[in-house]
Amino acid sequence: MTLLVVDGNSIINRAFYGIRPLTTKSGQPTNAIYGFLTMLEKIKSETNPDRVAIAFDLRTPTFRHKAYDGYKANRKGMPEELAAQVEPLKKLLTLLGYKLVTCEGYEADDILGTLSKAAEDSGNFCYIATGDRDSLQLVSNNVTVDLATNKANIFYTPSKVKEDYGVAPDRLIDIKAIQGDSSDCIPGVAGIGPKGATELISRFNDLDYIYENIDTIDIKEGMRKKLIASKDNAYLSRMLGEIKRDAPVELDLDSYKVEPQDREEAVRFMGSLELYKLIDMMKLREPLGGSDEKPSEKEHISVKEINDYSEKELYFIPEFDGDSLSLVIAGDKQIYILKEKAVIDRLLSDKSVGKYTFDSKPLFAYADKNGFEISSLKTDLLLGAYLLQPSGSSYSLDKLCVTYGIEEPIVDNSDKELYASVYPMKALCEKLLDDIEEKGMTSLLNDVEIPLANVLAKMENVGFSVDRDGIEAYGNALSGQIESLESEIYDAVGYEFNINSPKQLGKALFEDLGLPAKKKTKSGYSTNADVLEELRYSYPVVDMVLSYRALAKLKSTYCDGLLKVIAPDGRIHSSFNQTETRTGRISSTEPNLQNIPVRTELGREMRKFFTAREGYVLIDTDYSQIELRVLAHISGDENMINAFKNNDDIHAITASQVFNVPLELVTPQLRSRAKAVNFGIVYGIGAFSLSKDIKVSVREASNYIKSYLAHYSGIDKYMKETVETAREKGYVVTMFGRRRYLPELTTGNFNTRAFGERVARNMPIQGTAADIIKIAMINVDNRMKSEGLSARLILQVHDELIVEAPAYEALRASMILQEEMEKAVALSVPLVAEVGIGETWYDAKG
DNA sequence: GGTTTCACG
DNA sequence: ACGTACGTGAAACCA
Repeated sequence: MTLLVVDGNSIINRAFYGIRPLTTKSGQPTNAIYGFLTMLEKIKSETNPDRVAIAFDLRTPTFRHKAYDGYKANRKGMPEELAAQVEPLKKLLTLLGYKLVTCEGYEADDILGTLSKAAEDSGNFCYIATGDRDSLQLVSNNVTVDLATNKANIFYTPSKVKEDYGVAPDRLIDIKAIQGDSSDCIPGVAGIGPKGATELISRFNDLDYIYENIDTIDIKEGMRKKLIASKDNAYLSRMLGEIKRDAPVELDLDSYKVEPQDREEAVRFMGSLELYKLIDMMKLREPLGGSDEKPSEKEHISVKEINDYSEKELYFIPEFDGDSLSLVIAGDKQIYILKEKAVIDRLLSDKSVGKYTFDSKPLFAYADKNGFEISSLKTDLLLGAYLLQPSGSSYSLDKLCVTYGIEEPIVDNSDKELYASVYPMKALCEKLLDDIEEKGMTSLLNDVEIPLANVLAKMENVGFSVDRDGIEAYGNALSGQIESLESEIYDAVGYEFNINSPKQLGKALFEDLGLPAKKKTKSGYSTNADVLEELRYSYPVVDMVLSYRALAKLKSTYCDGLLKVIAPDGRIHSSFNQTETRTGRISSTEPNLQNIPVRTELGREMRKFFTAREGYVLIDTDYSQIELRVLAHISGDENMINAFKNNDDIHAITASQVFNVPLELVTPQLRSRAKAVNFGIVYGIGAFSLSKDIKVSVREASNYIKSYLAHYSGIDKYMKETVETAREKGYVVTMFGRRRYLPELTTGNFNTRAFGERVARNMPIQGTAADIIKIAMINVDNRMKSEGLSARLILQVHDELIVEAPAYEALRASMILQEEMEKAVALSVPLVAEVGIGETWYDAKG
């Protein structure tokens, strides 16, 4: 028989500090729970125990409570975020059938000692899972400690202990008696550390022998004096360090059998903690194996292929195999598979058939490629799930079923797990749409996100034409310059190294060349542009490195990167992700076309290779100051509203007000500082960062902010109210009701909370701007179609839209684009869009 | 897989 | 006393 004893307190600590913070949307921290269970699963798979005991200290001190036990008085308590996870974890472990062991007057350590002894005494085998090296003293031929470290788990057997510590396991307490342990308040012998202690014990074996022969043993006089002086402490330390093995806990190992799990309740509870990944990992949703389990009460359904479908409501997901599409349909007591293309196309375009799906964009793309439109798409659960939880990492029907407590059936004749979660789609739609309605996001879903999915699908299909030869030639030119910079840098440093390695570069610059290092990162010197910029004029080599970096970035990310993704049609088809950002923006991947260089002339050249096809032009329209205009509107600040109404230069006006100079005396420098303040305000600003950005003292920056908020008192008021409301409700909203939850605001960590507050100030602004351009995109797309133009939207870059149009449509298309962008919504300030037309992106912009 | 850096709005 | 502006994605290095 094999017993596994888990040191609950130690493992939950490891889990807490080893896993990045996670919380539910309501702010309950869960990282330690998640980490604990994944570690437990791993340990179980490595040790294969048939009895499991999980030991906990009886009390869990937090920072707020006074430490509870004399000799551990200065041991730090648990942070609140961890303490809040202990009870939920215990409950979950109980639901999973584990026996928890605590004992008045004894610590978890002592329970490990006691149970391992019980196993040993009855001739059984015991594993101890802990992160605490103190337990190594318990190791014997029948007791192995599975030590969880930051890297791997180490199994300590007697020979492994000997190898690492040079003594047998039961001698470790004697070493500790001399060495002490400040974190446990064990004094040890003053002046002797780990090295001395280990040497003494490996030579003389134990503390008693040393003190019995203290006058005669062959050691240095200094050491003899120290030992004599601390004799009492040494014995006290041995007593404190020795783990007790006589705690009054249940010693009958049979009582540590793992009980049957209450899976349903465990899944529900884990669902409420939003630990969906764990539910899958622990296979809690799969049918139970073994004959002694009670038969599942889940519904059984089967999968059937059909050739036609006549209902008027279609709950389904699309399955793509290359270009061919089949539908997986939730039917009555059945899952249907429909593969007939003609039938599918007819159903999708039939206005009288209401369609409910999960992830509509590929469906819209399919319809676009096949020359028809999807009609009556009633909902998209993916987009709904995103609106309800924009901070989620991924979305699936499976998770939605857990969220809404919907039972998935057992699917008999299929190997696809997915089908089980398609089956309850109708119930899911009802619950999710109610939820959306209750939260005021129905219009956002139906009138913005779903129609936008169609627009994005078409943009992906059209793609952006590029000049492959141009990119290649540009890349070759860069290569030449990169090579010569490389050798100049090697000459300056004195040897060859990998300039792309921050580690090697840091060593070269700050150690071997002795340049003054400014910042540090976790792993060494920071070599980022901020740091190097300050050194570039004093040290030519730094200037070369900066140039090298700029060129290397252009070559690898943009030249090589883009060449890899040019499709056979000579165009680049980026993917636009609609459920990625926490603010409501869309993102672009494979490749990212939203970060093509523009700020430096060299980088901007890249845009000359983004072209319109033969006979076409590009129309590039971008919103002027959309975020500040949104801020003016939602804050209602009269001063800023008037500035925009007068069509003033907002940064100059701001400069004049903040720096208290007449408008005509605002210098370019003052204007640029005011611009930075305007940006900073939108981001949630801090004096320190502003001062760094515009290179003034922190005091000065702080004065600018004060003056700004005094002149734009409406903004000041709005910012304060937004944070306050966010704290009360737990989320912030955009003008159109899009939400972002902010569990950060309720945490005890200062930095985390400060971050939450900045986000609370920023998200309604960034998010409203995102909503606005989404509306504009839908309207532009509709207008192009209704007016019979061939012009097509091909790209969105947050405040900028790009249309490819036949040259003869250029004027009309650009009018439509500008008009739809400017009138997408009516604010208390005008929205202004600026238009450019050209044959390349470079020419069309500005 | 995490870290660092840097491209964009 | 603390660390320092919001939102993204890709490439390269390194353990």
